[in-house]
Amino acid sequence: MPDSRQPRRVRLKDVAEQAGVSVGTASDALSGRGRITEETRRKVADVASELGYVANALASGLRTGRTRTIGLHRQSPTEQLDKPYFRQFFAGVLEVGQRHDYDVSILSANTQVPRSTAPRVDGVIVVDPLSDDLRARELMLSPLPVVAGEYLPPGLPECEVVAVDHRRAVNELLAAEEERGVSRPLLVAPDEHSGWGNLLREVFEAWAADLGVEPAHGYVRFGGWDDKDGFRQVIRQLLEAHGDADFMLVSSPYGVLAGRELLLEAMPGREVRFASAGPDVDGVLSETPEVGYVDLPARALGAACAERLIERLEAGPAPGRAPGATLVPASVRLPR
Amino acid sequence: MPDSRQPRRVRLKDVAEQAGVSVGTASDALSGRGRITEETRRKVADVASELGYVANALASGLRTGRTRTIGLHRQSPTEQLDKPYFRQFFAGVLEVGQRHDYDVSILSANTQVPRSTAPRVDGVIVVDPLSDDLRARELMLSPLPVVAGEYLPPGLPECEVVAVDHRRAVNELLAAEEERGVSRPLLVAPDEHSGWGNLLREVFEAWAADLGVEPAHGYVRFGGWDDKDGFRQVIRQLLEAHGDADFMLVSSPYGVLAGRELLLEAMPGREVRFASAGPDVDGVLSETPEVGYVDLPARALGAACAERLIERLEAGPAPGRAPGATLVPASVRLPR
DNA sequence: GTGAAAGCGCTAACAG
DNA sequence: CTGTTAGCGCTTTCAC
Repeated sequence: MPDSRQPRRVRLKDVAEQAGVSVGTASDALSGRGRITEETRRKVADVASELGYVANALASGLRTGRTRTIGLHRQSPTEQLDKPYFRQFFAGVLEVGQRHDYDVSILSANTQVPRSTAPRVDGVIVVDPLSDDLRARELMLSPLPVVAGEYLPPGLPECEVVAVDHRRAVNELLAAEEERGVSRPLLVAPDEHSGWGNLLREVFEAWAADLGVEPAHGYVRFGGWDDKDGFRQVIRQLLEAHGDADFMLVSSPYGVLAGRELLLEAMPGREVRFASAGPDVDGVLSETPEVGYVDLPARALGAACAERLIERLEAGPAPGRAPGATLVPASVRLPR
Repeated sequence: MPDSRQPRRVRLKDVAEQAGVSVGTASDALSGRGRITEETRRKVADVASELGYVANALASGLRTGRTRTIGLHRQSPTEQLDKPYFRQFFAGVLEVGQRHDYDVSILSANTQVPRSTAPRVDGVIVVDPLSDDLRARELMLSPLPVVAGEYLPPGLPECEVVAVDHRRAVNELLAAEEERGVSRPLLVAPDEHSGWGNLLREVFEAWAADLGVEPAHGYVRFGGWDDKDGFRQVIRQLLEAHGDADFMLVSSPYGVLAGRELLLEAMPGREVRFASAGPDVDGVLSETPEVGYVDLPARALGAACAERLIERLEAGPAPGRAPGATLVPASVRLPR
């Protein structure tokens, strides 16, 4: 039963017959491939548009192995849709996808059950790869081309990486703090499952070493972006352990908020400057211009990932560009 | 060239050989179809999971005409991702899709160029169908099953409809206003391109007729949800034309905001009650408990659309449920 | 109950 | 330059 819900579509064969050529020729003519007279090409094209022919993507995909769809993977995508960062990243992917005529498919991220069917995509973008995300790992081990949107944490298979230039941005922020004088800097960042967290630590420590001061740090769970209570707990410990702390870099504006509240409520009299390595998407720092932050370009990052993936897909079986992350610049709001 | 980027996947043939059966039998065994010994079924299933077999969706899709992907259409989806309503709707679709093992594909909504290839989806959800959306019309005329997420405006082809029960919700809101006394009610709602706008007018007028009062209304562009200036202009005209107005129902909280500001700034002394037929997603009415509004269940609506579409898809070529919209209840915040 | 074979619509070889 | 042919991996008759 040929499925009556999908009534007869115009097939390439129909176009070919109508145009008086063979299917092979018609195929070549429409795809601009091969060695075809301008005249026959025109003829075929005319008939095709007249009949309203659109290629059956399944059939051509079966033959070529391409689907013109890219997949997007993120843990719990449904909830992530509420987060501005993911949403903007997604918008960037969508925009580029549309420009290149690719559909974008949110991959089913069910970690329990294996997919009943392989994803019908040509390649995948993994947003914020975490080393304990099993489905991300699975995708990266699969034969599909994968582009990671953010630095890879250790333990995950290699793949192409497109990331924000955190190094430059954070250093700019730190330089501004340095001018104000820092003698005991603290860092609160995502733990080792996150490539971003690792990078922040590296940059922070290099800067501290340069400055000749002794840093200390605390960990938060990646994705606990707006988990003020979580931040508060970690920050309290850190501040109590280091009574001489005078500056703290935190991975989220909500961390800054938590820290400042803590100081006000529980440690009156102590003076600590704060800065955020993450963007102030919700505007919670809009009234504290003395706090600097990095403005992560989520949309540009998503767009860059998509560009990179599509470029790679269209490049054919070639090995692709040399490894090493593609960097997307971030802007910084300097502290007043 | 069989595309070296997609190295050899395990094929059904491999499973069949390994299990010592034919491909046909293996296919039946895995799909739970046909007349197969429990023993062979087990055998095949074991081999399949051992080899890590996942069906090639393209191939099976080519044969069956199904892809286990549903499409989502909305004008300018990229910008819509920033709107809580669309986002929540999307989340609902995604959630149900995942539960039924369907991927969700955002359809390329480029209105200029026709798709180079037919969408690889089994069916489509059209969010907020508008009569002047050409791609929506195209989809609804295509052989694909379509579910509309909200009432259809006149002029669009028929299709299944899943909508919020605005009638009940708005009546509840109006009843509450009625108790406070209304003698001259005004309505500001989307124009005739929107099925929702049409319904609002119908309900509003029926209520006014019942009450024995004379209503009046103004139009806004659908989608101008947070366009305060647009609202302000329309509301000003309406209020100036109807000096005796004492109540106004507006389609968005931002409209309420605009109206109240206008009153305060330009028409001091006039007393008009406001209510919103749309949800207060951004919380702009949180400090005016005297303003009631309808709380549209975007996520539930998205989920219901997906359920309905998938149900229809799995039901086979049958005509499906009788026409008439499926309704999703909305809750109401009554005015204080 | 199971195997063999046809064919979904298309592209890519290979002839001519 | 263009027609013919052979599959891509799967499901689905139809024999046995």
